[in-house]
Amino acid sequence: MGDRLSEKVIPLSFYQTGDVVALARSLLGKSLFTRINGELTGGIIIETEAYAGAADKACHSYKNRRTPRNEAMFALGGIAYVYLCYGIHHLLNIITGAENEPVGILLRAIEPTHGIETMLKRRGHPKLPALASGPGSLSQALGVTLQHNKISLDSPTLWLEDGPAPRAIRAGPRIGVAYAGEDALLPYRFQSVC
DNA sequence: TTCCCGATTTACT
DNA sequence: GTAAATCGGGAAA
Repeated sequence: MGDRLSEKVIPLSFYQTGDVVALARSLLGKSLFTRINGELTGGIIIETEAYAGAADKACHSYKNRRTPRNEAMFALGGIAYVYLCYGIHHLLNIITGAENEPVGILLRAIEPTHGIETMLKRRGHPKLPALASGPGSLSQALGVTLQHNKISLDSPTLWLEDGPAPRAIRAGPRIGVAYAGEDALLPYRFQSVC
């Protein structure tokens, strides 16, 4: 069947107002889907990190630095920002905020719910707990690559659907941003608590 | 053009 | 716990 439940797709307006840290929190419990080559995959978002733009030393757009890579960050909220990290991993971000407000949310982990066989295949059949936990493996499981950079978040290929907020949320410092000095300590990482 | 290094993962010692 | 994989971006020259 058409597994996409259109009435639950999050409208682009959701991403375009409010502050990025609050939005990163509120993405927990919502679902992320891709349909690539007819294969539906998706799961519930359980870990996010906010990247707060010009004032955030950990952010690619710190000091409004604008380059071909991070161009997507400067667009109006509601598109994906995908980039290559360590030459190996594709990292998927949700761009939020107004045009020229370069903020976004790194999706770090989902709890797989749809297309698990496809995700296992893409990942080379890892042990289940590692199927889509970690931003690199999440993108690999969902089939997200650089070609999805700037794609709309309500497209037939990649979209989010509403879902219930988690029972509890844990906040803490972001991962892998030690270079950001004091900004590395900001509690911009959010995880659903089991 | 050169050089350094990264919003990571995985496989080892 | 440590290190290799792997390559484009960004700063410096």
